Amino acid sequence: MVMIVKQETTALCYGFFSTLANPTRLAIIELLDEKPMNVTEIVETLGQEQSMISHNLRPLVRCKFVKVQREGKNRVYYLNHETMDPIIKAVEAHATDFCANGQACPIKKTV
Amino acid sequence: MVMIVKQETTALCYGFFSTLANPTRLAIIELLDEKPMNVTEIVETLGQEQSMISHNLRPLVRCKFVKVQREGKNRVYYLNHETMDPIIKAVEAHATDFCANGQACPIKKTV
DNA sequence: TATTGTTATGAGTAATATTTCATATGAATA
DNA sequence: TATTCATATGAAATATTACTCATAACAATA
Repeated sequence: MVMIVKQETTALCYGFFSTLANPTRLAIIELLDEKPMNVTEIVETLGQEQSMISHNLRPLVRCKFVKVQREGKNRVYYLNHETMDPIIKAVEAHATDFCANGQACPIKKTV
Repeated sequence: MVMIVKQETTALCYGFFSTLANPTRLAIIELLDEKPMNVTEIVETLGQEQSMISHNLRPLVRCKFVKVQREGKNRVYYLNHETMDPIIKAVEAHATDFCANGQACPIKKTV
Protein backbone atom coordinates (compact mmCIF):
# COMPACT_ATOMS: atom_id res chain seq x y z
CA MET A 1 0.00 0.00 0.00
CA VAL A 2 1.59 3.21 -1.21
CA MET A 3 1.39 6.16 1.11
CA ILE A 4 0.13 9.44 -0.23
CA VAL A 5 2.95 11.94 -0.18
CA LYS A 6 2.86 13.75 3.09
CA GLN A 7 2.81 17.35 1.94
CA GLU A 8 -0.38 16.77 0.06
CA THR A 9 -2.21 16.51 3.34
CA THR A 10 -1.73 20.21 3.85
CA ALA A 11 -3.16 21.12 0.46
CA LEU A 12 -5.96 18.64 0.92
CA CYS A 13 -6.91 19.93 4.32
CA TYR A 14 -6.69 23.55 3.27
CA GLY A 15 -9.45 23.26 0.70
CA PHE A 16 -11.46 21.18 3.10
CA PHE A 17 -11.23 23.44 6.12
CA SER A 18 -11.43 26.77 4.38
CA THR A 19 -14.69 25.69 2.86
CA LEU A 20 -16.02 24.93 6.30
CA ALA A 21 -14.60 28.07 7.90
CA ASN A 22 -17.58 30.28 7.26
CA PRO A 23 -20.61 30.97 9.44
CA THR A 24 -23.09 31.05 6.59
CA ARG A 25 -21.88 27.78 5.16
CA LEU A 26 -21.90 26.18 8.58
CA ALA A 27 -25.43 27.41 9.14
CA ILE A 28 -26.42 25.84 5.84
CA ILE A 29 -24.78 22.58 6.85
CA GLU A 30 -26.59 22.69 10.15
CA LEU A 31 -29.89 23.18 8.34
CA LEU A 32 -29.29 20.43 5.85
CA ASP A 33 -28.30 18.16 8.67
CA GLU A 34 -31.98 18.09 9.57
CA LYS A 35 -33.42 17.62 6.12
CA PRO A 36 -32.84 18.43 2.45
CA MET A 37 -33.98 21.87 1.37
CA ASN A 38 -34.18 23.96 -1.75
CA VAL A 39 -32.55 27.37 -2.03
CA THR A 40 -35.69 29.34 -1.26
CA GLU A 41 -36.26 27.37 1.91
CA ILE A 42 -32.69 27.93 3.04
CA VAL A 43 -32.99 31.63 2.23
CA GLU A 44 -36.18 31.95 4.25
CA THR A 45 -34.93 29.94 7.18
CA LEU A 46 -31.67 31.78 7.49
CA GLY A 47 -33.11 35.17 6.54
CA GLN A 48 -30.20 35.90 4.23
CA GLU A 49 -29.99 37.18 0.68
CA GLN A 50 -30.64 34.61 -1.99
CA SER A 51 -27.48 35.43 -3.88
CA MET A 52 -25.45 35.03 -0.76
CA ILE A 53 -26.89 31.60 -0.15
CA SER A 54 -26.20 30.56 -3.72
CA HIS A 55 -22.68 31.90 -3.54
CA ASN A 56 -22.06 29.89 -0.41
CA LEU A 57 -23.68 26.73 -1.67
CA ARG A 58 -21.22 26.53 -4.51
CA PRO A 59 -18.08 25.75 -2.50
CA LEU A 60 -20.05 23.29 -0.40
CA VAL A 61 -21.04 21.42 -3.53
CA ARG A 62 -17.59 21.72 -5.06
CA CYS A 63 -16.11 20.06 -1.99
CA LYS A 64 -18.87 17.46 -1.97
CA PHE A 65 -20.03 18.37 1.49
CA VAL A 66 -23.43 18.91 -0.03
CA LYS A 67 -25.12 17.49 -3.12
CA VAL A 68 -27.88 18.80 -5.35
CA GLN A 69 -30.82 17.29 -7.06
CA ARG A 70 -33.14 19.04 -9.49
CA GLU A 71 -36.83 18.94 -8.75
CA GLY A 72 -38.62 20.97 -11.38
CA LYS A 73 -37.51 24.53 -11.04
CA ASN A 74 -36.17 23.88 -7.60
CA ARG A 75 -32.81 22.57 -6.62
CA VAL A 76 -32.82 20.47 -3.53
CA TYR A 77 -29.61 20.45 -1.59
CA TYR A 78 -28.81 17.69 0.85
CA LEU A 79 -25.95 16.94 3.19
CA ASN A 80 -23.23 14.41 2.63
CA HIS A 81 -23.71 12.76 5.98
CA GLU A 82 -21.00 10.22 5.32
CA THR A 83 -18.42 12.98 5.46
CA MET A 84 -20.03 15.51 7.75
CA ASP A 85 -21.25 13.31 10.58
CA PRO A 86 -17.81 12.11 11.69
CA ILE A 87 -16.39 15.58 11.27
CA ILE A 88 -19.01 17.22 13.43
CA LYS A 89 -18.66 14.49 16.01
CA ALA A 90 -14.92 15.05 16.13
CA VAL A 91 -15.41 18.78 16.67
CA GLU A 92 -17.88 18.18 19.46
CA ALA A 93 -15.61 15.63 21.09
CA HIS A 94 -12.79 18.16 21.02
CA ALA A 95 -14.98 20.82 22.57
CA THR A 96 -16.08 18.46 25.29
CA ASP A 97 -12.60 17.27 26.11
CA PHE A 98 -10.53 20.40 25.65
CA CYS A 99 -12.63 23.55 25.66
CA ALA A 100 -13.82 24.94 28.96
CA ASN A 101 -17.42 24.08 29.81
CA GLY A 102 -18.14 22.85 26.32
CA GLN A 103 -17.46 26.29 24.91
CA ALA A 104 -16.55 26.86 21.34
CA CYS A 105 -13.02 27.19 20.13
CA PRO A 106 -12.33 30.84 20.78
CA ILE A 107 -13.06 32.96 17.78
CA LYS A 108 -10.49 35.49 16.71
CA LYS A 109 -12.37 38.32 15.11
CA THR A 110 -14.67 40.73 16.85
CA VAL A 111 -18.16 39.41 16.36
CA MET B 1 -28.41 13.71 29.08
CA VAL B 2 -29.00 17.28 28.01
CA MET B 3 -28.36 18.10 24.39
CA ILE B 4 -26.23 21.09 23.55
CA VAL B 5 -28.36 23.69 21.81
CA LYS B 6 -28.10 23.20 18.10
CA GLN B 7 -27.12 26.65 16.95
CA GLU B 8 -24.00 26.52 19.04
CA THR B 9 -22.60 23.95 16.69
CA THR B 10 -22.13 26.65 14.10
CA ALA B 11 -20.20 28.92 16.43
CA LEU B 12 -18.21 26.01 17.75
CA CYS B 13 -17.26 24.77 14.34
CA TYR B 14 -16.42 28.20 13.06
CA GLY B 15 -13.62 28.76 15.53
CA PHE B 16 -12.45 25.24 15.00
CA PHE B 17 -12.34 25.27 11.22
CA SER B 18 -11.09 28.80 10.71
CA THR B 19 -8.11 27.98 12.86
CA LEU B 20 -7.35 25.02 10.62
CA ALA B 21 -8.04 26.89 7.39
CA ASN B 22 -4.53 28.19 6.87
CA PRO B 23 -1.61 26.65 4.98
CA THR B 24 1.04 27.70 7.46
CA ARG B 25 -0.86 26.34 10.41
CA LEU B 26 -1.58 23.11 8.57
CA ALA B 27 2.10 22.78 7.71
CA ILE B 28 2.91 23.22 11.38
CA ILE B 29 0.38 20.57 12.30
CA GLU B 30 1.85 18.26 9.72
CA LEU B 31 5.30 18.77 11.18
CA LEU B 32 4.22 18.27 14.74
CA ASP B 33 2.39 15.15 13.69
CA GLU B 34 5.83 13.59 13.31
CA LYS B 35 7.39 14.83 16.50
CA PRO B 36 7.38 17.73 18.96
CA MET B 37 9.48 20.70 17.93
CA ASN B 38 10.54 24.06 19.26
CA VAL B 39 9.92 27.27 17.38
CA THR B 40 13.39 27.50 15.88
CA GLU B 41 13.11 24.00 14.50
CA ILE B 42 9.74 24.76 12.96
CA VAL B 43 11.09 27.97 11.49
CA GLU B 44 14.05 26.20 9.94
CA THR B 45 12.05 23.30 8.62
CA LEU B 46 9.39 25.43 7.04
CA GLY B 47 11.75 28.18 5.97
CA GLN B 48 9.40 30.87 7.18
CA GLU B 49 9.87 33.96 9.30
CA GLN B 50 10.06 33.36 13.01
CA SER B 51 7.42 35.93 13.82
CA MET B 52 5.07 34.40 11.32
CA ILE B 53 5.45 31.00 12.92
CA SER B 54 4.84 32.44 16.35
CA HIS B 55 1.80 34.33 15.14
CA ASN B 56 0.40 31.14 13.70
CA LEU B 57 1.20 29.02 16.69
CA ARG B 58 -0.95 31.17 18.88
CA PRO B 59 -4.35 30.24 17.46
CA LEU B 60 -3.31 26.60 17.35
CA VAL B 61 -2.59 26.71 21.05
CA ARG B 62 -5.67 28.76 21.83
CA CYS B 63 -7.81 26.11 20.17
CA LYS B 64 -5.88 23.35 21.91
CA PHE B 65 -4.83 21.73 18.68
CA VAL B 66 -1.28 22.10 19.90
CA LYS B 67 0.24 22.35 23.36
CA VAL B 68 3.44 23.90 24.65
CA GLN B 69 6.02 22.93 27.17
CA ARG B 70 8.94 25.02 28.34
CA GLU B 71 12.39 23.53 28.11
CA GLY B 72 14.90 26.05 29.21
CA LYS B 73 14.78 28.92 26.78
CA ASN B 74 12.98 26.82 24.25
CA ARG B 75 9.32 26.17 23.93
CA VAL B 76 8.48 22.78 22.62
CA TYR B 77 5.19 22.50 20.79
CA TYR B 78 3.46 19.19 20.35
CA LEU B 79 0.32 18.04 18.65
CA ASN B 80 -2.92 17.16 20.35
CA HIS B 81 -3.21 13.80 18.66
CA GLU B 82 -6.43 12.98 20.44
CA THR B 83 -8.17 15.71 18.48
CA MET B 84 -6.15 15.87 15.30
CA ASP B 85 -5.81 12.22 14.39
CA PRO B 86 -9.55 11.58 13.91
CA ILE B 87 -9.94 14.87 12.08
CA ILE B 88 -7.16 14.17 9.63
CA LYS B 89 -8.47 10.66 9.09
CA ALA B 90 -11.91 12.03 8.34
CA VAL B 91 -10.50 14.44 5.77
CA GLU B 92 -8.52 11.70 4.09
CA ALA B 93 -11.53 9.41 4.05
CA HIS B 94 -13.56 12.14 2.40
CA ALA B 95 -10.88 12.69 -0.22
CA THR B 96 -10.70 8.99 -0.94
CA ASP B 97 -14.43 8.54 -1.20
CA PHE B 98 -15.54 11.76 -2.85
CA CYS B 99 -12.69 13.59 -4.52
CA ALA B 100 -11.49 12.41 -7.90
CA ASN B 101 -8.33 10.27 -7.77
CA GLY B 102 -7.64 11.19 -4.19
CA GLN B 103 -7.23 14.81 -5.10
CA ALA B 104 -7.64 17.58 -2.61
CA CYS B 105 -10.84 19.47 -2.14
CA PRO B 106 -10.61 22.05 -4.89
CA ILE B 107 -9.08 25.24 -3.64
CA LYS B 108 -10.77 28.47 -4.47
CA LYS B 109 -8.05 31.02 -4.78
CA THR B 110 -5.46 31.13 -7.52
CA VAL B 111 -2.39 29.46 -6.12
C1' DT C 1 -43.58 32.37 -26.42
C1' DA C 2 -44.40 35.75 -22.73
C1' DT C 3 -44.46 35.47 -17.89
C1' DT C 4 -43.38 34.03 -13.44
C1' DG C 5 -40.82 31.51 -10.03
C1' DT C 6 -36.30 29.78 -8.86
C1' DT C 7 -31.46 29.78 -8.78
C1' DA C 8 -26.80 31.23 -10.45
C1' DT C 9 -23.23 34.50 -11.64
C1' DG C 10 -20.07 38.67 -12.23
C1' DA C 11 -18.10 42.68 -10.63
C1' DG C 12 -17.27 46.05 -7.28
C1' DT C 13 -16.97 47.02 -2.47
C1' DA C 14 -16.56 45.88 2.28
C1' DA C 15 -14.84 43.01 5.84
C1' DT C 16 -11.18 39.81 7.61
C1' DA C 17 -7.11 37.54 7.87
C1' DT C 18 -2.15 37.15 7.02
C1' DT C 19 2.42 38.78 6.64
C1' DT C 20 6.13 41.72 7.66
C1' DC C 21 9.03 44.63 10.28
C1' DA C 22 10.50 46.45 14.36
C1' DT C 23 10.83 45.65 18.90
C1' DA C 24 9.88 43.65 23.41
C1' DT C 25 10.17 39.83 26.71
C1' DG C 26 12.22 35.94 29.01
C1' DA C 27 15.70 32.61 30.14
C1' DA C 28 20.41 31.06 30.31
C1' DT C 29 25.20 31.94 30.65
C1' DA C 30 29.63 34.34 30.37
C1' DT D 1 24.34 42.06 35.19
C1' DA D 2 25.56 42.47 30.29
C1' DT D 3 25.01 39.54 26.46
C1' DT D 4 23.09 36.16 23.65
C1' DC D 5 19.67 32.90 22.23
C1' DA D 6 14.80 31.99 21.80
C1' DT D 7 10.25 33.40 21.34
C1' DA D 8 6.34 36.68 21.47
C1' DT D 9 3.86 40.84 20.25
C1' DG D 10 1.96 45.26 18.08
C1' DA D 11 0.92 47.83 14.29
C1' DA D 12 1.00 48.83 9.50
C1' DA D 13 0.83 46.97 4.96
C1' DT D 14 -1.03 43.13 1.92
C1' DA D 15 -3.67 39.66 0.54
C1' DT D 16 -7.83 37.01 0.76
C1' DT D 17 -12.55 36.27 1.32
C1' DA D 18 -17.30 37.51 1.76
C1' DC D 19 -21.19 40.31 0.63
C1' DT D 20 -24.21 43.13 -2.18
C1' DC D 21 -26.44 44.57 -6.19
C1' DA D 22 -27.72 43.99 -10.69
C1' DT D 23 -28.65 40.83 -13.94
C1' DA D 24 -28.55 36.42 -16.37
C1' DA D 25 -30.08 31.64 -17.00
C1' DC D 26 -33.27 28.03 -16.53
C1' DA D 27 -37.52 25.64 -16.03
C1' DA D 28 -42.50 25.45 -15.79
C1' DT D 29 -46.81 27.13 -17.09
C1' DA D 30 -50.41 30.30 -18.76
